[in-house]
Amino acid sequence: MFSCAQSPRMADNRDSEARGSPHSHDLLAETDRTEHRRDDLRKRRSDGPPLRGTFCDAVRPRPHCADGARVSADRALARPGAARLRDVAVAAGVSVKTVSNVVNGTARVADETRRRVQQAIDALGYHPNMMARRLRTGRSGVLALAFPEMPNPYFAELAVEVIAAARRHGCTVLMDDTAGDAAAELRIASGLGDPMIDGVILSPLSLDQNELASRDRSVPLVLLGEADYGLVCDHVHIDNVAAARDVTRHLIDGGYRRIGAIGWQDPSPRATAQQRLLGYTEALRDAGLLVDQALFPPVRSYRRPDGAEAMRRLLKLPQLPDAVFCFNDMMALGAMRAIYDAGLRVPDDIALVGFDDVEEAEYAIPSLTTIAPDKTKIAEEAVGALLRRINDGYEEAGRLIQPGYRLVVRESSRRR
Amino acid sequence: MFSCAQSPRMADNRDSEARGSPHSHDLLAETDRTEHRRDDLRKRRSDGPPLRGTFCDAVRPRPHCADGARVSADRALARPGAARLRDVAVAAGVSVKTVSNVVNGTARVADETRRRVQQAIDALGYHPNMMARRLRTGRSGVLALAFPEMPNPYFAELAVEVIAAARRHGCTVLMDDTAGDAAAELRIASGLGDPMIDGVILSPLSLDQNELASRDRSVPLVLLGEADYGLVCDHVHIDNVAAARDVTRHLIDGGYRRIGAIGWQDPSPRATAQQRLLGYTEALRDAGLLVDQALFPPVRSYRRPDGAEAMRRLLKLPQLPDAVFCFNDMMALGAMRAIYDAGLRVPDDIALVGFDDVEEAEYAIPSLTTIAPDKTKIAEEAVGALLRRINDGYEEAGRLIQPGYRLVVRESSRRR
DNA sequence: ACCGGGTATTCTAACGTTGTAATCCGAGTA
DNA sequence: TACTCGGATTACAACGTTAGAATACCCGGT
Repeated sequence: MFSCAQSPRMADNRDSEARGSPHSHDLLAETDRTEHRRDDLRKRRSDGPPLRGTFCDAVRPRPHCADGARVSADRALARPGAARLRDVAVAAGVSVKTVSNVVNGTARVADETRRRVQQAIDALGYHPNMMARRLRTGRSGVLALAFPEMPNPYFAELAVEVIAAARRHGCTVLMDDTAGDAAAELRIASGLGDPMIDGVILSPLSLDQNELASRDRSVPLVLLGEADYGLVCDHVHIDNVAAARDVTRHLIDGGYRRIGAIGWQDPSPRATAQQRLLGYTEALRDAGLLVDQALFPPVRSYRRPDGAEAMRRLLKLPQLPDAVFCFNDMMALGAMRAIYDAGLRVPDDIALVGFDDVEEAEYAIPSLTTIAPDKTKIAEEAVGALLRRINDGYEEAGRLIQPGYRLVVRESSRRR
Repeated sequence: MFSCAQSPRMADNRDSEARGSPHSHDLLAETDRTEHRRDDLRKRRSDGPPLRGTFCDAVRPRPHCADGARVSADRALARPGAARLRDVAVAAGVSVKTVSNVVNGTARVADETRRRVQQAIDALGYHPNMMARRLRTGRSGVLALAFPEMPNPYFAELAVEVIAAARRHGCTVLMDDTAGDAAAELRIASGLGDPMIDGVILSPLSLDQNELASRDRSVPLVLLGEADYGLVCDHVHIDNVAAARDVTRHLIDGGYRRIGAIGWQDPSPRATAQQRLLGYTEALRDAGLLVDQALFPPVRSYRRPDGAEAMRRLLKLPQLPDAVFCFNDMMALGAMRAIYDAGLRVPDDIALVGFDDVEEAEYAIPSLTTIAPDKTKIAEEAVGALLRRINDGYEEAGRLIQPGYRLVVRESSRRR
C-alpha cells in the first residue's frame, strides 16, 4: 500500500507543466483542451441561466488533467456549474489563496488586488462551497437543537428565537424532536445524530444524570431548562423556584386561599416539577397556608390532556380549590377545558395560572395569567454559551445562566 | 502561477516512498516518527475516553509526510481523534477503498475481508466524516424547510411531520423562518441561505410568480400549501376549494343561514384566500344563499389578532352573522375571543369553524370544528417529491400532489 | 507452464477549501 | 552593488471521502 507505481508519471506531468510558459497562457491552453467536456457538464446539470458574462467560459479546466486523455468522467462533482475559488483566481489573475484571503479577510491584500478579485467574484457569482470549507476547517456552522416536544408552542416559540440567535452568530440550526425519549436525547447529546454539527442545544426530559455523564463529550452541549444534572455542562434556565413562588403569591394576593397545583410527578418527578412545586409550597407557607397533598395530583406529562385529567381529579375533591397553578400553559389550557366541561367558570369558580406565556395564553378564553420567561434572552444565552464552548474549547466547569422572567397578569386570575 | 518550482522535490519524496519496503512496515515506521505529535493532538482536543484498544495508537500517520520534518502543525484538522477510513484500513490490513466499500456496500467484498473490516470498524469506533463524504459526493443529506411563521402551531406540527419523514429517508432538516418576507423566501427558494442543502421545502406567503421564476433553479424545490405559481415545481397541498366547500356546507346543514367568512385579503389576495373563498361561495350558491361582501371582511395576515379584528367588524354589522368560517384555526381562535369579549357565546350566538386542525382547536373552549389536512401525508409527499427531484434530476413539469383532509366536527358548530 | 476470465482489491485523483511556509519584489541600507 | 527587510502573494499539502481504472489473484482449462 502507498507504493507509487505511477508516481513517476505524475512527476513527469507536473514537470512538463512546470517547464511550460508562464501560467496564464498555459492554463488557457489547458482550458481549450477540456472545453468540450465542460459543456457537457453544464448541459447535464444546470438548468438555470449560464453564469453572467463569458468569464467563466474560460476558467474551468480540471486540475492535474493537462493530459486530456486522463480526464475522468467522475459524475460526483459537487455543485456543478458553480464558480470555485480557482475560477475566480484565474479570472482575476491571482492565486487561489489570495481569493480566499479576500473572501475571508484572512490576510492583508493590496487594494488594487482586492478590487480585481472582488470584481471577479461578482462577475462569476462566486459563493463559497460550505462543504469544502467545513471539511477543511472542521467546523460546520451548524448547531443542533433538540426539544422533547416540538409542537408544544413553548418549544416552537423558543426554537424560533434560537434560530434567530444562531443566525445573528452566523450559524444555522438543525432541529430534532426527541419525543422525550432518553435514548434519543443521549444520541443527540453525544452529537451522534449527525457528526456534522458543531454543538448541541438540548432540552432534556428523560435523560438522567448518569446517562448524561456517559455521553461522548467531544461535542459541546448546552442544556435548556432546569435540570438536576449538576453542572457537567452549561445550563440556561430561569429561576423556577422564584417564578413559581411569584405566581403563587399573586394568587394569594388576589384573595385565593385554597390553591391547587398541577404538574407534580409522582415516581421520579423531573426537575421542573420539583422546583415549581417548591416555589409553590414556599409561597403557601410564607402566607401561612396549608400545603395539602391532595391539591397537587401527579401528572404523567405536561400536555393538555394531562392538565385536563388532573383538573378532573381536583374537581372530585370534597372541597374544591379556588385557584390552580399549572406548571405550564398547556396543562392550564387543558385544565381550563376540564373546568368548563364541569360547568364551572374561570376565574369565577376557579382561578387558573400557567407558566411559559405561549402566545395562546393571551388569546385563551379567558386569557391566561402566566409566567413569561425571557425567551429571546434564553436563546441568545444558549447560543452564546455554546459558541464560547465551541470556540474556546472545553473548560471543566459548566456555567448556570439564569435569564429573567415576568409575571403577566390576565383574566384567568382576576382578583376576587 | 501554478509554476511548480517545488514539484521535483515532491516527486523525490514520492519516489523514495515508493522505493521503500512493503507498506505495512513502512507505515509503522512512519507512525513512530509522528507519534509524539499525535499525542499532543489527542490531549489538546479530546476530553472523552481514548478510543478502545491500542489499535488506534498504531494507525495515525499523516499521509505524504514520510519526511517527518515536513509534518505540518496544521491546527485545522477536522474531528480530531476520530478514526478515519485510513485508520480502519490499516487496522484491517486492507485498502481505504475496501473499507469504503464495506461501509457503503458499494462493491462486492469477500466475506472474510468484510468481517475483518467490520471488526476494525467496531474496534476503532469508526464513524464516517459526513463533511468529507458530502464534499466528495456533492450531497449533504440536508433539506431546508422554511415556513413563514414557525410559532404558528399548524406549521410547527407540520414541521414535526416533515422532520420525521426526512428521518425516514435518512435526511436531516434545517429549519428557517421567512417571516413571510418575499426576499427571504426567494433566498430560501434559491438555496442560497446555505449552499450545503440538497433541496428546499418552502411554504411561500409573499413570493409572487415572477420572483419564483427568477430563482436559481439549481436547488430542487417543493412548495407546500396552495399557490398560484403554475407548476414550475412540485406542489403539495390539499384541495382547498373542496375543503372550504365541505366545511361551509356543514354549517348550512347545521341550520345556519347567514354565514360569514374571515380570511379574505383585499388587495392581492393570496391563493389560500382565493381558493377558500371560492369554496365558501360555491357552497352558499349551491344552497341558494346570498353571497354578501360585507360578510367577508379582508384581513392582513392569518394570525389571532387578525381574526379578532375581523370578527369585531362583523359584530358591528346591522345584521349579525349566525356562523363564521375562518380560513385558519388561529383566526378562528382570535374570532372566538372577540365574540366572547362582545358578551356573546359560541356556538349559541355565532357558530365558528376553522381550518388546519391545530391541536389547540381540540382544547379550545368551545372546541373548534375544523378541516384537518392529513399532515403526515403532506410531509411524506413533500419529502418524497423532493428526494425524487434530487435523485432523478429535474424533469420540466411540476407535479401537483393533493393529500386528503377530514372535516372534524366539534362544539363550535353545534347544530342549532 | 500458460492463458482466459471473472472476482476481489488497490491506486490515484478529485471534491473546494485553508494554514503554513516559501517566494517574490521593491525600497531602504550598508 | 549587494543585502536585508517586510509586505504581498504564491505553492503546496492536507481535511476524509468516493469513483473509476488498474491490478492482483485464483481457478479451471488448455
